[in-house]
Amino acid sequence: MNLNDLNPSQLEAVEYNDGPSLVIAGAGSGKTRVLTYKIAYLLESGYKPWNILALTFTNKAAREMRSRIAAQVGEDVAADLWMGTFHSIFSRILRREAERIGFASDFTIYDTQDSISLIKSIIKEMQLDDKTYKPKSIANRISNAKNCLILPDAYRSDRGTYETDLRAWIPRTGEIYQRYWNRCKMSNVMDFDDLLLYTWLLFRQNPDLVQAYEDRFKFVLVDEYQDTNYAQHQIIWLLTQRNMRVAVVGDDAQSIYSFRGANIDNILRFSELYKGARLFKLEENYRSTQTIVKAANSLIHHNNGQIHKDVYSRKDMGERISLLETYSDIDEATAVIRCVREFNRNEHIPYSQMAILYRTNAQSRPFEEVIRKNSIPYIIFGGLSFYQRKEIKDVIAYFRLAVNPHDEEALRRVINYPARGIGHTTLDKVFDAANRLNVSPWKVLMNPDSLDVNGSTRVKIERFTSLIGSFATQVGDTDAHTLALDIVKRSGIQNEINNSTDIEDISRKENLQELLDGMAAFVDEHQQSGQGVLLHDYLQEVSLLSDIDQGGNTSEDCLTLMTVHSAKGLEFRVVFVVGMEETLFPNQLCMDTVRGLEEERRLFYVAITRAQEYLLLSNARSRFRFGKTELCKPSRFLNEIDPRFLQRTNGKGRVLTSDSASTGVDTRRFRRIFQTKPDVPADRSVDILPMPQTVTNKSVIQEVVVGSRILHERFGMGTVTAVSGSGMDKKATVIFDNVGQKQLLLRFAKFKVV
DNA sequence: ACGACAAGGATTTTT
DNA sequence: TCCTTGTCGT
Repeated sequence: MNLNDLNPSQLEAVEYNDGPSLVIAGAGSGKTRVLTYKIAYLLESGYKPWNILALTFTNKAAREMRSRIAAQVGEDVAADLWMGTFHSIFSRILRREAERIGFASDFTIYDTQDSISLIKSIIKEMQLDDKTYKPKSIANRISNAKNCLILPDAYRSDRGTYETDLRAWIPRTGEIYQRYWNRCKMSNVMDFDDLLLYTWLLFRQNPDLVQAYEDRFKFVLVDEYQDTNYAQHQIIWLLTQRNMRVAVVGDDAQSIYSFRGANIDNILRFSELYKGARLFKLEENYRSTQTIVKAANSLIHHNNGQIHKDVYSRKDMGERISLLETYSDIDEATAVIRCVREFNRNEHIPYSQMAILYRTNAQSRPFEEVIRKNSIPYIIFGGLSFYQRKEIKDVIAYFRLAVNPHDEEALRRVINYPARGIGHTTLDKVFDAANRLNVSPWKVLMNPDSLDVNGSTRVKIERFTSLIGSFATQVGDTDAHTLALDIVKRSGIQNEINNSTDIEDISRKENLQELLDGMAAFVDEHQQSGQGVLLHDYLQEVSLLSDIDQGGNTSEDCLTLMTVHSAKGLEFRVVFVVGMEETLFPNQLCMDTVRGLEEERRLFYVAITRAQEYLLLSNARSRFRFGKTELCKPSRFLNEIDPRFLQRTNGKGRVLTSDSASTGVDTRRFRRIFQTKPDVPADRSVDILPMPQTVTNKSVIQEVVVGSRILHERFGMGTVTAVSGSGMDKKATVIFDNVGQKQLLLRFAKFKVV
């Protein structure tokens, strides 16, 4: 490990490990570098890898970090680190300690769809109207409660919650929550939120375990701390309050997941909780031009209640940020794609170094069409992830049943897929009996005497249970891939899909094959490293996987289209942020509260700071939304960026503002792309001011001494005859070959020493 | 039990 | 507009 790779503030953050620390890492400031070096540093100072716990939000981040650490300290040491997502680490702990909280260690995991589906059936069973009790929003409420560590009992007895629900005309939400809770427990399943909530509960109820894990995790690191919710925050607190060996890294300005329970106060008030915590700020941005960084700063200053920081860049001033306004959303797509092509052709910027970012997935449509017409290779993130596709979910439901036959949602999915004549009527009876007897539906199926069904249905049920039963007997000793092949074949899925010539089914077949291939690879890989190869092991991994984790591994040079949310953590040389309109960005649904609006602003901040060199912001005057053409106003955020960093363009024409030559740096390249013809109306609310002058690099200033020959941008060659002042205030008297004597304040002069 | 049609809803989504 | 969900008829 070479600590010289770090700048002074990074180094400080890495070296301080005697107590709690909060590292505020501005966009592009080398946050991951600090984390990886810090872990390597801890290892060097004597910590054992299994004593270090590092938590991230995505598998991708965890993998990336592990491999970077491996490069420093070796594969074998890195392999022993406790590093992973909150959810995967905690589910590991929960499986180990399952009995303590009344679960079996082979519990399966509900994704969001499963949760909503179960809540829907509960609402139905309670004979409530699902127009009033919208399953999705009830699921949201329950999720929020869990993220706030509120158990069903507490939810139901809390007066405030009850009154809120009453006012929303959903007073029985607490009851739904209670039933949902019981049903999950009965099915031996946990949803994503449970993985956190039960971990907290486990520690809460078992002080001896807290102590055991405290001893194990001698140092805890948390990435993206601004995105933690209350539950995560509390678990970390439980694990670290005695040792106080904890380092959290994040950026309050990039907190954009409050709708998923993330609480920005966790990071803002870290130091109140961890008394004596050291605060480190990483303020040098290594990613973007000065213009982009300063523009982003000017935007984010409109938010209150931040941790103060001065993010700066030492790169060139760079090009101004382009503003593009078009008549319609179609025009917007056309103009932006034209720019993409120009950048690719004229500047030789690969498509993979450009991204189109939008607020909502629906906006991708016009872009996709124009891109297709232009036959530009592209990749769209978002939409249905691989694991959410029906055919994949169906197969995985079989896997889940094999591992845990009590899994209610898995059962519901596949009991009649492929069709085996067990329809609604029968299912209703099964769930009825299960509720009445307070057992899992599987137990009812295994013991159909309690069911009022005819003989033929009974035979069908028996065939199904023995099928699942035979899978279940194999889970302990057959590897995941082999068992999967058996399941796909004997369940009838293979026939179902193979016998169809439907275009849809052909792609289904391919997806299924991809899944199976993936499993083969999983088994292979795990066999070599001596890890588990059973279906349990596979499911554990796959239930906590998202598409971003593996997607985007094409070798082709693709233009990227994604939401701003999914772009977090990424960077591109050229970025287009499109749809900069009121009610779209900021989004209508977030505009009512200051908190919501500030989060939208942070989201825009994230968007801007993805760009390394060029940034274009576009808005359309009209847009097709919900089947209608709507008139759109430019986003207020456009007015919040310091106009000195902006320039108008019309996408085909030249830049529409007076001189951007004063920016000094490489304007020609960009100009070529937006040449000629001013034609956009000047009704702008955004005033374009002159660009601030570039501050010349300190080292260049130091180089200037009496006798130096310099080349000035406007005055040409000259000789320095005198200098006065020092540092940034240094002045020079220069006799230029062609224009005679001039006084230059070096800080502002555009020149180089030759 | 399943296909055909109507109606309603429509953010962002690391796990 | 387009996708998902629910109802109705066979």
